[in-house]
Amino acid sequence: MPELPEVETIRRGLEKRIINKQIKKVHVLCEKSFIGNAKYIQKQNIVNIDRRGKMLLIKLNNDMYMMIHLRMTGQLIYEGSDKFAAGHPDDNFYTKMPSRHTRVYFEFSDGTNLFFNDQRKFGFVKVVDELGLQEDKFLQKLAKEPWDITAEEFHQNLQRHQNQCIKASILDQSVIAGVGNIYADEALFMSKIFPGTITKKLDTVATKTLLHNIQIIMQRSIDSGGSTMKDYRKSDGSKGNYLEKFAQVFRKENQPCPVCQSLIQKTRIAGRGTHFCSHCQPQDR
DNA sequence: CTAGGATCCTGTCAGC
DNA sequence: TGCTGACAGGATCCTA
Repeated sequence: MPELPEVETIRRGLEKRIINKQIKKVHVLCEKSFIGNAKYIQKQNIVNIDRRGKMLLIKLNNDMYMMIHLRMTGQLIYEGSDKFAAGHPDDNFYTKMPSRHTRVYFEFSDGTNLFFNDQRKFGFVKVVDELGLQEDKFLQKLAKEPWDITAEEFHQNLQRHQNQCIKASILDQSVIAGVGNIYADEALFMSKIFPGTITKKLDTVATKTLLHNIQIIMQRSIDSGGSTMKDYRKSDGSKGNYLEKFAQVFRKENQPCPVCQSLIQKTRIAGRGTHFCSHCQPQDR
């Protein structure tokens, strides 16, 4: 999915466009994608939009909340006076809404619409009250944001998984919030740590560097609008994936490492496709 | 308790 | 062309 920077990009984009708008009607096209009762949010106004890790939290004026998680292929597209699309990048960014991947959409009283699309149906929109939000299992386990956690806390959290490889550990949302497959590979590359390194082998200096690089990479991505900007075009004008430009190693297998020119390798670690430079991120540490 | 693998679901792509 | 298996920017459940 969309990782923390993409969800933050969505949060900022929606904050500018749908605050104070009234939800006239909720259209549920796929039951699995909508949890809770739509009647609690219909006729309500959007008060604010928050984010915890990769979870979007939309508050309504009756103190109900919509929790939105995009998982692997979720995206949100707003069509109003302009079009704002972010999340999983695919042709939906350019096609007519609702599309075959639209699972839920919100019709606002001013005639504009917000579409929740999700090819694989892993994501969801969930309606909860204050208590439901407090008791949510995911949010309860979720660690602090990359900018709020201290190097000591991060190192301590990592020690709960000392025999697991470091890549699996930083993907664990109870260790640090918001890291996903792209930023895990990118941060480990930047930190010169082999993704398969057993977590307990990393000393406090190494984990401090890793945290610092996670912060840098995510901030850089947020500053440029997430890695999934709708309007990104290559210099020749063709549709381009921002990721191609942003990433140093992610999906760059068999291309030269930007630091040492060795070819980037792709393998499978922690059940996920993993990209690294065998020269810059040596296995034996 | 942890670690690793299967699983949810749809679509695309490489290789026969 | 048609089939098959692998894989995908995530998280949970199950097993040992």
